[in-house]
Amino acid sequence: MSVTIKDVARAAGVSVASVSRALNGHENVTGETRKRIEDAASRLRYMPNGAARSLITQRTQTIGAVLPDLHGEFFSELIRGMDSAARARGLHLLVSSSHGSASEVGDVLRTLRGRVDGVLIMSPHADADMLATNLPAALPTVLMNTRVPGGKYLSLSIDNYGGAYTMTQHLVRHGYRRIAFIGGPANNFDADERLRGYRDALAKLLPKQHALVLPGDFSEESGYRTGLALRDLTERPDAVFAANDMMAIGCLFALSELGLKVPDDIALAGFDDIPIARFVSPPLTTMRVRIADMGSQALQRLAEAIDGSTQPRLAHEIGCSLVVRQSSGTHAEPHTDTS
Amino acid sequence: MSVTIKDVARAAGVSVASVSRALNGHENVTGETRKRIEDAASRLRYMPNGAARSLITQRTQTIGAVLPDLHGEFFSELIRGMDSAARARGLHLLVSSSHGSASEVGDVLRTLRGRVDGVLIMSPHADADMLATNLPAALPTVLMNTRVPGGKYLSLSIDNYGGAYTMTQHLVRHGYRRIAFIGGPANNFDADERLRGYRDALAKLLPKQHALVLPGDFSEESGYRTGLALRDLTERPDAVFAANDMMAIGCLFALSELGLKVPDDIALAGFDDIPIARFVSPPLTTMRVRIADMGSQALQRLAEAIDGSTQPRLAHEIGCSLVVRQSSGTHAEPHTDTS
DNA sequence: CAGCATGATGTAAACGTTTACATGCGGGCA
DNA sequence: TGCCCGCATGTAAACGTTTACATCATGCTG
Repeated sequence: MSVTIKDVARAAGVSVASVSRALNGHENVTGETRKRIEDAASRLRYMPNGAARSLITQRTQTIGAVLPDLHGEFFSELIRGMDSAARARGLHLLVSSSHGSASEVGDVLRTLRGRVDGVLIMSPHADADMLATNLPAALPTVLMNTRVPGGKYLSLSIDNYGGAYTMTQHLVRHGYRRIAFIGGPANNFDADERLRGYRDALAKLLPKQHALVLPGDFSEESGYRTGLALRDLTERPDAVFAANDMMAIGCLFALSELGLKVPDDIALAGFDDIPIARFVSPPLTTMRVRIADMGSQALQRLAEAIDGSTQPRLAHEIGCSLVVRQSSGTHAEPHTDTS
Repeated sequence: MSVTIKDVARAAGVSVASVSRALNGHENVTGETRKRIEDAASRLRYMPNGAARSLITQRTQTIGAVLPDLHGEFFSELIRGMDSAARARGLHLLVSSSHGSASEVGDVLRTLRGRVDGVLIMSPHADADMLATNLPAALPTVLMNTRVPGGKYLSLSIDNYGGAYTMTQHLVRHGYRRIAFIGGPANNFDADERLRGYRDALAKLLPKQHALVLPGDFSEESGYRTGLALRDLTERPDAVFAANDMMAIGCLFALSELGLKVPDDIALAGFDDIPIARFVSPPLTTMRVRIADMGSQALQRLAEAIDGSTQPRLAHEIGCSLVVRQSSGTHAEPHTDTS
């Protein structure tokens, strides 16, 4: 077994209590003793056992992150944001991803009991019931991009609504009138909010035009199919706003197969600003979402909730910024931040 | 405080020992008692406290993953692979990323003491000294894409050498003769191995040609600069093999600015098969690396080392597959796997 | 019917910390 | 000089488990 606090105490010729006090920076220990203890500790390469400490302090210094089946940049950025905020506070990050159903999330939540001081949850499948039954009563929780009615939990979301509103407004301002929207999967929080932003902007800015919502599921494939289907519409839209970049890119390929020029024949916009967006041709106009910010802010709010230091606002949103590229045919203008 | 084993014992009218035995599936408990205990446990929503259990069993059921500052798909896939393998074995994953120096890695390694049963380390900065001083003596460890001489640690790498060899071979077979290589950052394991593969293949297959290694650091920007610099070469290469896709893409943009057609004037190949690779024009020929595989295999080997079940081979490599697209001007052929 | 083996259950120690409380020492004040 | 106060240090309990060992009942054997 490795070196424990007792070994250090013996080496320094003091009691374990003094070692604990000295190493945790308590005041009531003389400089001389403290030094002897610190010397002994570093000589023996002593590191306190986390489990033992957690057991008595009821703190694990660990945050659990329960995430859905995420890919690419989104996932990376999210973890990067959470990790940097965690490290800044001396917290560890326990990651559990790829959850496809509410019951899987529930399982994980239960196994987290006693291992974490709080959890960050992102899940399209989360619902109030599942959380109530599987979340240890007093465990601080922050929901990310996850809608659970009842206002019981702290939450943090991308400003999907504002972003979609801004994008629609941008297209309207540049003269587009028949703006179609390619939606996301059913019951998806992001997708629903983006659709709502599109609808509201349209209703407000072009009350005469009715919304044109085309089917999609966030996949490139679905964007492609929908793009091809544009051929058969009697009145073709002059702009297409896809609920995410992958669909916009799929749509772009479809349009080029149909011989339609973007943006001359039809403008195109996406949402997310994935790295590929600037590499397609023409480069894609889109909304940039600061995912790492969401991760780090979520962690920060969770940490505050754990400390009980401040009573943070229940819900908060992370702004997006409009990134204008050539696919929308609108001349360059500075990025616009929402929220 | 939440419900403990004592509460369950009281509710079921038995001792804590019986509860522990029943819930851990030991044999010596009658069906009747077991049932009573299980009922009480689920009625009270009892979940054992991980810290307490770890303290006594000396097992945390947790794996630490110490990673460098990673981005995009690579990072996502790696974690995905580790996470799925971990979950399959009932293990948790403690992630700590974005380490920029050996001392940072050392710090993290020390704070992991008593929190994990083993660690997965990927770090360009890792060296034998740092590991020796910061790694608790008997902590099972698997190194990923990290070269530490001495053969003390289990390790797992992408077959960078084989992949680069294969790619070079592919270009040679299709008639290219002056094949330049854009290198990666200094002291980078992946970059060095890829360079070595390129050199060896060239020496073997085209002994008359000498290698032409151009500077790069894995960034798109550096690929772009190097691409522009091709203009000034007296004898222009007929193919460029970049040590990663981002540089290949940067180079592609530079070439198009120079008015050079890919692949007609000059062929281009990359390494990694990042998602963008198929979206640039022309789509990029590259080596696909199965990163998720590396993550899950690393975790699996670590788990075996922890169990002591098998004595796994010290080093192992994950193969790559050649993905031929239009940028190399070579007609389509089936994917070729290395290793 | 007595004694013993077997197997279920209980008791208590142990894991490595932190911390409330006890102890004892030195110095300041009367 | 004697007392008390404050402060450094030590002692031991507590955290929630697992598990070696003790105990006890039961049924079988001789």
